[in-house]
Amino acid sequence: MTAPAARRGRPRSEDADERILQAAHELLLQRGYDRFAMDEAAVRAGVAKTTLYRRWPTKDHLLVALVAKIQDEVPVADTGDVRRDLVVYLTAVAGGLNRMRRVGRTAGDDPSAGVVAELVAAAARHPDVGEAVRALFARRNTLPLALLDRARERGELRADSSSAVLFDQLAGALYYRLLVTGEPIGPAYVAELVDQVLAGAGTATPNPERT
Amino acid sequence: MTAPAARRGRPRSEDADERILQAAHELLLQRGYDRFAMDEAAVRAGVAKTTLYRRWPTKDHLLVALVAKIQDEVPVADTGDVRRDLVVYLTAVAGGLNRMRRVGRTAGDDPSAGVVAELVAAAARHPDVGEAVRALFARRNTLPLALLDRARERGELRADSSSAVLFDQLAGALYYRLLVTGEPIGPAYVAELVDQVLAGAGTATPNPERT
DNA sequence: TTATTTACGCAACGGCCGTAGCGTAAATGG
DNA sequence: CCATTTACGCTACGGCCGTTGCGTAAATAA
Repeated sequence: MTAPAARRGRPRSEDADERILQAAHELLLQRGYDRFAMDEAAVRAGVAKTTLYRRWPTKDHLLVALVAKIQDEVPVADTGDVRRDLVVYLTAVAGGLNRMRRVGRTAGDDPSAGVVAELVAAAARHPDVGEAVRALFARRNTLPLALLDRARERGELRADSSSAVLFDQLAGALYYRLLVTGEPIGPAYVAELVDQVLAGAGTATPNPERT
Repeated sequence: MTAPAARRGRPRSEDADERILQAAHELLLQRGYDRFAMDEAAVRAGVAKTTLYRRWPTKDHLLVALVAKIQDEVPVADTGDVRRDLVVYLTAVAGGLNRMRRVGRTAGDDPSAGVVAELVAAAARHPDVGEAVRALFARRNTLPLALLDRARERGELRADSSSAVLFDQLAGALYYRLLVTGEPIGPAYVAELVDQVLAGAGTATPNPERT
């Protein structure tokens, strides 16, 4: 698949690739997204700035590629109890998101703060970065979506419910709080969210034949 | 409340205030958030750039203040039927959000694209901008939240359900699609979302006494 | 070996953000 | 009227992004 291809001229230095991404990783953790400086990343990697721009056309492209590479897998349990599995999964996600926030009530900022928000903005700025971000999340959401499908096959979810919409309700609520309202996302909230999503908010008898 | 106060030195020019915001408004619509240039806004307003920075410490502050001022009210119907009212409200919201997207499949960009994403990023960059953005959305969400509360009083929603969580599910799903996954938000989606939120996804009998 | 192709490092640049210094304008207080 | 205070316009600057041009290095093709 990965054809070595043996192209014509001088090959890209894989050594430089690694050193750049390594330096960028450290710099992102230390400075955060917005104070990340391409010049400094180049200096730390021991490379000319133009070498960075030969690989990624903008800072946004570099950082999205970096995040896509270093994103940690969110574990998905599958105990056969949807409610339990969802709480475990969403708690893990919330933990990761909370770590991304600006915690520093004191002077100390969390340098990884705002990464998600900046990724979202970068996605809106450049169409191809948007593609990359969507692919990043699609990959990330594959397992939890499969979890929902299995639960439906087991009969734990209404047959006429949509896993995609269901996931939007759950993940959407978390990201809405993270990005927009800034309200806290604790274990109690996660439990309440899952309960309410599964049970529904309406009092009308669930109609098995929705139009 | 608004004390004229008659302070000591030369007063701020209200004329400049208006001209700046007017020019900034036009420039934002023409260029979009990221290509909005403070220098150009100053020139268009017929004002020195330093005059802008005396009023707002950064471009983010200016643009958040501008959006807070020009945001259009989302109408909230109240027909006595929650499902219907929610569909109407969320359809209006979705319409506004869709207008914010990058529509240009051709070369033409929607210049108002990405405004929400940039606001979210700006909120993550500056704590005080974060406050302003949260206030903006709190104000915007007041009416729909009241709508949910009234529906609960009418008995259309489970007494033990939380309006805040419910609203997170609805608005969160929309913003998640807008900002993260980029999936389309059409009338069919809105209807499906509202149905699923009201009816719930689980097959277990709704437990009136959730812990 | 030599020509060609592509990558690298280096230096300079224009654009935009945000800041600083300074002379001038417009208000209030004595 | 005069001193004080604050706003304004102007200029210049440093920092960062992204680009350009050019000489040099490392690969392949003939």
